[in-house]
Amino acid sequence: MTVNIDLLIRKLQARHDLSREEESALRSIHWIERSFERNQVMVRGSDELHHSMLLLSGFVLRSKIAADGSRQIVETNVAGDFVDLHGFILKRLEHEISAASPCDVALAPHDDLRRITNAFPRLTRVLWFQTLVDASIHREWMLVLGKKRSRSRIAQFFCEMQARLKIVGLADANGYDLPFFQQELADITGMSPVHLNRCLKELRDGGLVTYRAGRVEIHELAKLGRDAQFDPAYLHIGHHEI
Amino acid sequence: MTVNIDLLIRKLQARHDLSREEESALRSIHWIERSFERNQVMVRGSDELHHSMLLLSGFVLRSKIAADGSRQIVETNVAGDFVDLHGFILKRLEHEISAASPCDVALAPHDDLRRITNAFPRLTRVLWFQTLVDASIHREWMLVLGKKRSRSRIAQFFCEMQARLKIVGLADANGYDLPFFQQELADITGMSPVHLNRCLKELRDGGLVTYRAGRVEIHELAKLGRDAQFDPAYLHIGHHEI
DNA sequence: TGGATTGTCTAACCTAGGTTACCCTGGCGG
DNA sequence: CCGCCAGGGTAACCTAGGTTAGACAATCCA
Repeated sequence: MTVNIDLLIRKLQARHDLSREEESALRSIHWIERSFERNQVMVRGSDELHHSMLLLSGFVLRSKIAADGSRQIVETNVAGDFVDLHGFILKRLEHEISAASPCDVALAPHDDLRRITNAFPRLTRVLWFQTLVDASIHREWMLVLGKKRSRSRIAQFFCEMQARLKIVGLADANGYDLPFFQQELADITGMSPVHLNRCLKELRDGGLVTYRAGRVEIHELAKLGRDAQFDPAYLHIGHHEI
Repeated sequence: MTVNIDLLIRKLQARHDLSREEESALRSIHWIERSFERNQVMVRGSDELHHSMLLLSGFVLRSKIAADGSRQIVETNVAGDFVDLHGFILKRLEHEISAASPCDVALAPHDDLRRITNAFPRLTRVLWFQTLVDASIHREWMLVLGKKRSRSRIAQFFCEMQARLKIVGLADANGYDLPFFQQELADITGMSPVHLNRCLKELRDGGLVTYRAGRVEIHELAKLGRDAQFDPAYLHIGHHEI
């Protein structure tokens, strides 16, 4: 039985109009399916990589650890994300990837990726684009972490997740499932769990959003966006000639 | 007279062993030379791009502006950097590029880049690699901005610049020229100019590093690195099979 | 049924770093 | 030669958010 990578194809198609050949090139990859449990480390930073991981379902966290042991989560990935595609080129990450929920992934051997990037330059650029959207998200979060207030930071995270999950049909304007502990939200937004909790309360009392039992209930998406000063341009959603 | 892109070739060679064909492909680009004065905006975030910019000399800053007008500098580029190579793929940045000193650049038309990425898949991966190092630097700075203390943040910046400038022969263990205002250092490290000044004083009084008149004098590189908890792995310096 | 464990929530206290306000210095133009 | 102005430096004060400590609620065994 073959691995179902329709989610990836759909996501790429939404932006770039893949040709029939490009699509079948992606399908020709010898995808290997694997599952992980919550909290399992999927890739250690020091590992040399021979596969890249397409996330089929679940949530993964990519995090860096400072010398004093504190953790900064540098990106959260959702179903449809090609989590460590950059590992195909870099070979070694300098961060760790772990499962924030039970996850199904499809592994693409780098040999296959090398084969198709040798044969399909335009498809190569499509894949390259994916990694650059990640970089764009990183830049936005440098702004968020460097300049925004704590409450705006979580508001921003909730907005970003809403936008990204909507693309793959896992969110609507009212909310979405997000199985994160408050400790994890704190490590995403660069603050202490105590203060994160304070901010969640403020957002809840303000009638913007409620986070409870692994679910984000959005009461006022527009207000939430204003609170975060959220501008989704950095996600580069929508059609893009390549 | 042709534009001198030896700096780029040397920098890429150091990591990836370009073939003769790949090197001449890069030289076949119709490079356009341009100069900018200090503070000139080189690329606005909203511009549609048709060229990417190789920095031949000088320093450039890439920055994002928050809704309240505050600025976060998301990367500083030095001579030899292919500043907005990601613009070749993304077509539109979501940040601004400006000259932090008088700058000479060489512009690569995207048509040429498309031509050589169509013909040289391995060279494509080499260019892709460059953009992924940027992403890796972004991730490190998410950790720095999210988790590190103010003094470590500047210490980290001085360490990173030392490492990056050394590659292109613009720094040694004792220091380097860096023509930034304190306001700019503050916007890089996500702090107020006043507090930045306090931290510079601490580093100076501690005998680690002195910043004065556009010059970084490093007194104790090892101590500085320890203060920053600096680990240059994220710069991916050194040879890399691709 | 009842302890143990894990996560959420809150209060009290404290500090890193922001803000405001001001002085000092050096370079530059008139 | 003098006044102006931009940038560097400091002091005094204030606040966002960190830290510590502990209560509470739900779940999971034994």
